[in-house]
Amino acid sequence: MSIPIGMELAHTARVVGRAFDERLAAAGGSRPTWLVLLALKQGRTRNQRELAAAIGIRGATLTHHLNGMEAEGLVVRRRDPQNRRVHVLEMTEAGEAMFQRLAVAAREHDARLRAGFGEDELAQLRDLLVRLRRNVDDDASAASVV
Amino acid sequence: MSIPIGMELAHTARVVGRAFDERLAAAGGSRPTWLVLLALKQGRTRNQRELAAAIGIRGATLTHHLNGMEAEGLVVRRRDPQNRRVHVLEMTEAGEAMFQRLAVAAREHDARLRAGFGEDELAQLRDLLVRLRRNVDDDASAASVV
DNA sequence: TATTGTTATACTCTATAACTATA
DNA sequence: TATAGTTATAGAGTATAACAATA
Repeated sequence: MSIPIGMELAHTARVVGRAFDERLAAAGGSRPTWLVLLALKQGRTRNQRELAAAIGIRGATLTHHLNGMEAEGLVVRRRDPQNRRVHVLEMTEAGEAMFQRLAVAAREHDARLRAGFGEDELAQLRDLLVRLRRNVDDDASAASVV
Repeated sequence: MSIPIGMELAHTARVVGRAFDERLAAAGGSRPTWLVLLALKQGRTRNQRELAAAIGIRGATLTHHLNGMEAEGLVVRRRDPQNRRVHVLEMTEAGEAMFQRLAVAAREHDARLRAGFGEDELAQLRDLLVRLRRNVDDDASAASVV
């Protein structure tokens, strides 16, 4: 019997994810920082609740990360005058700069990852991964930055 | 531009990994516990240093997990009379029972994951994952339980 | 001196529960 | 009452550095 596909997947994601984390760290960031900035840049979420869902974490966890990011000067939180319960998130100039650095790191990481892969193989890999996801999560179609 | 393959991989591994963790937790275990028991069962590592490397964690991290597993009565540590620096790990009966429960959970998880996949597709997926790994880690051929 | 493993400590990510403020 | 977000707290997994025991 060969290694279960779940272990193969987990092992690959671990190795690849660590390499990515190292790149992000070298650029001064981290995975959560990158995901938050990317989601903000895409502008498809209108409050923290939606943002947390897009990243796949809880609201309180997002608050935790935003505290750090605000302390670093990457984002600012303002109250929405229309609904003062809502925090409108804005990227600062430093946040923009960080986003650009992390985007470079992400592109380089992905280029390294794709080495030797044809477009057809990438498309097939994507398809297989989506199907794995659907097999364990019927809500896999939910909005997500990833 | 489509979603980077690295993010696609990370997202899939996260969703699939959480589903697996839930199964292991329902069976009374966890990912580290499962990986340690599996590695012991395979018997391809002869000391903790090799065991930690096979699982992909540091020695001190393994010690941390073994402390918990020994407290749970799943394993015992004995000194090797041949080389008293080495701890020989043995699975207890409770450890064997836990291994069997987790193995069932792992098999069920994998069956769910493979639904709708042909053998050819699984083989191709494995091949693509191995290639991704090799692209970021030239030492990917190192001994590993995963 | 080198190796095996442990201890002490801390960091990151995540979570739940209780809370504040707004609606 | 319901919603948006925060605070307080905790737990899991991981790591590094310093250490003890042994070779």
